Amino acid sequence: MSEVTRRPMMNLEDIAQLAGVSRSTVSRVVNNDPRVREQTRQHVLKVIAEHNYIPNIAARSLVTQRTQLLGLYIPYFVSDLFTDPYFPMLIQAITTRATEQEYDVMLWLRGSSISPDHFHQRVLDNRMVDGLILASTSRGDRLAQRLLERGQTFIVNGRPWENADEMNYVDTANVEGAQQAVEHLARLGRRRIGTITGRMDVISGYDRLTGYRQALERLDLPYDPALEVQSDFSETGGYLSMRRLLQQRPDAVFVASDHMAVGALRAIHEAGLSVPDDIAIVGFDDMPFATLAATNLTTVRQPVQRLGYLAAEGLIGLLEGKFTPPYQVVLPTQLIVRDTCGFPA
Amino acid sequence: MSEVTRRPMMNLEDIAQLAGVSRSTVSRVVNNDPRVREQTRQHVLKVIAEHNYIPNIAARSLVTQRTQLLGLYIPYFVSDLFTDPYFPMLIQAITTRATEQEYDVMLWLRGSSISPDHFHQRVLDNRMVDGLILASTSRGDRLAQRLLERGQTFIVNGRPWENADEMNYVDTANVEGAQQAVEHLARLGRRRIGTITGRMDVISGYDRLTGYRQALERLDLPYDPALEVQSDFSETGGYLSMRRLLQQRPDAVFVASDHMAVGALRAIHEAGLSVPDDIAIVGFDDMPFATLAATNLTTVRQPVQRLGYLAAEGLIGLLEGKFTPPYQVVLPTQLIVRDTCGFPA
DNA sequence: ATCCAAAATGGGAGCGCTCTCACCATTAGT
DNA sequence: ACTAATGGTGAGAGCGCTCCCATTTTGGAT
Repeated sequence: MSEVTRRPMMNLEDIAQLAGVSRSTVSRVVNNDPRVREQTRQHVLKVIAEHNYIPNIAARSLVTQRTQLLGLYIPYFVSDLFTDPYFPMLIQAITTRATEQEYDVMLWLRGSSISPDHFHQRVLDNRMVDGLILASTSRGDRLAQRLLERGQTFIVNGRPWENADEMNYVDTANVEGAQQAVEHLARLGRRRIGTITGRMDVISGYDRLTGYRQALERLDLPYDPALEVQSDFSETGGYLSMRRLLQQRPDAVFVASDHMAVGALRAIHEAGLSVPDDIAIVGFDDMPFATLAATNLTTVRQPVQRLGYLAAEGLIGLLEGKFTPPYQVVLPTQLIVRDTCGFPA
Repeated sequence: MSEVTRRPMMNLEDIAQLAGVSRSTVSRVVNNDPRVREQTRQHVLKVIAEHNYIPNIAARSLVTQRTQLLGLYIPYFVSDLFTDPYFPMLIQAITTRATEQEYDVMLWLRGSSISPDHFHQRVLDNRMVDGLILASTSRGDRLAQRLLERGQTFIVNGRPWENADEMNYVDTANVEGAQQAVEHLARLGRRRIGTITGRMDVISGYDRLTGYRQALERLDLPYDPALEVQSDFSETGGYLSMRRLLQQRPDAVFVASDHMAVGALRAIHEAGLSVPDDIAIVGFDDMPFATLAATNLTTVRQPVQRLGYLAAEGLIGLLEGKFTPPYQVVLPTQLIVRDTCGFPA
C-alpha cells in the first residue's frame, strides 16, 4: 500500500557481522555490560553509530518481560482538563520523573466518545505497560480493585475509597489542610463560616469537608447545615453555590478549590459585596491563577507537582523492587495568606 | 526482590491446550479471523475469558512490526502548559481519535530537568511507536528534519518552518484569521490598530503578524512599526506589551492569543481606560476562558480540537496506507464577535 | 456411496532480542 | 612449569506471537 519503500531495519546480527563480533557482544555493548574489552566496545559503538542501529524494543521486551513503559490513567471529563491546570501539572511532573528514570509514559484519557466500561477494559487488557498510575479515582470506580485482583502494579493519586490499606497511593493531607483554612478564618474573627464543597465522590472533596466540620467542632462554632453547599470543583459550580450561600449571610467561606473560589468571587462581586470586608474567602490548591491581580486568593497550597513526582518515583521503585508495597505517602499542605481572607497586610 | 509471587502469564499455547485446539486457531480467534467455526470460536473465547488470557503485545509487535502506539511530542515549557488549555485540548482530541481507532498514545513532554538534545535523542531512538505527532515546532528545531531523514512517519501540528512541502501537517489559517480580525476592527471605524504578537519562532505567531500587516496594507491604513509589540503568547507578556503599546495611543489592538489578551485587558483597566470605548480588543484562539464574564472577548476561533482529531486520524491513515503523503490540512478560522471590539449588541 | 472444492485446523519457521553456559585466551599464584 | 582464576567472547535456546503452507474435515453435488 504505502509508496514508501522501507528498507529493513538493522538488527543485532547485522551489526555483529559488520563489526566482526558475535551477536552477544553487540548486545553487551548496547546494554552497557562491563564484560567487553574497551577496544571492542569502541569499535562496535562506531559500527552502531554509522548504521543508525536502534534496538528493537519489542524483541527486548519479549525476553525481559519489561517495557519501561508507565501507564497514566486520567478518568476525568473533557471540560475539567481544559480549564483546570491540575492535571497538566500532574502529567508534567509524572513524565518528568519517568523520563529521568528512563521510563516512558503512555496516556489514557477518558474521551467523550468512549464508554467508561470499554475504557476500563482497554486499560485492563493492556499488557504493554509495566505499571500504572491512576490520576484519580471516584467512589464506586472498580478499576483499582480489578487491577489489584490481576496483580498489576499500580499507584493511585489520592487515597482510594476502598481497600486503601493494601494499595499504593500518594495523597495530600486534605483534612488537615481544610482545618488550617477554617481555623485561620476563625482566628481572624469570622464566626459564620460556610463552605463550598468539591465532589463528594472524589476523596479530596470528601476529606476537605470532613476537615471543615472537624475544625468547626474543635473551635466550638455552631454547625449549620445550611452553610454547607455541595458543589463539583468547577468554576460555574462555585459561582452558583456562592449565590445560594449568600442568602445565609456568611462572613467567611472555605471553598474547596481555587477554581470554585474564582466563581465564588464572581458571585460575591455581582451581589455588590466586597472581599474580604463583607466575606472572607479561602480556597484550596494554590493554582497559578490564584495570584492573578484581580483575585490574589488566600488558599491552601497542595504540592501537586511533588505528588506527581512521587507517584512516578514510587511506582518505578515498586517495579524495580526498591520499595515494598504498600507504598503510601501523604504530603502536608501549607496555608498561603493573600488578600481574600482579610489578614492585615 | 519483590515479595509478590507473580504467576507466569498464560500464553497462546496454554489456551490452545486447555481448549483442545492448536495455537493457530486460538490466534485466529483472538484476531477475529473469520476462518474459524463458530462453535470452536465460542469455546476458545470461553477458555480465554475463564483464564483471563491477554495476548502479549511485545511478541505480536515483534512479528507484525507494528505497535498500535502513537507518539505525541510536546516541546513546550512547563509554565505554558499550566495556564494555557491549548495543549490539554489538543492532547484530549488526539487521544480520543487514537483510542477510537485502536491506537494508544505515548506522551513526551519536555521536562525542565532534561536537556533538549537528550530529549530529541530519546524521541529519535525510540522504535516503540508506529508514528509521531509533533504538537508544535519552533524555528530552528531540527527534530522534524531528522525524523524525515530517518524515514519515520510523522505529522506536525502547525506548518513546519522548513521543507513544509514534503511534510505532513495540520494547521490553522492563521494569516487569514488575523486579517479577519483587523478588518473587523477597521470596519468598526478604528484607525490606529496595533498588535501584540506571539513568539516569532513559532509559525502561528509569525503568520498572525503577517496577516495583521497584510490587512493594514489592503485597507490602506498607515503602517507604524511602533504599533507592533513583540510578545510571547503568555498572559504576563500580554500585560507588559500592552503597557508599552498604550503609550502609542492605539484605538484598537489585535492580540495574537486570548491568553495575552487577558493580560492586555488587565493593563488597560489598570491604566483607567475602558474596553471597547477607548480601545477595542480582538484576541485569537477562542479559549474557554474567553467567555468569562469579566472578559467576554471578541476573538478569532481556531478549531484546536478538530486539529488534534485530524492529526491523529491523518497519522493513522498514513500508517495504514489509506492516505498518501504529503497529508496537509489547513482549517479556516471564525471570527467570534463578543464585547471587547465595540460591536453594538 | 463417491468425489471435490471449500472450510477449518495444525505445524513449523522465524521475528530480534537476552541470557545462560561453554569456551578460549590471558594473567597470576604456587 | 603447571594449574587456577579471571576477563572476554561465542553459540544456542527460547520469549510468545503471526503467517505461510500443508493437512484434515466438512458439506454439498454428482
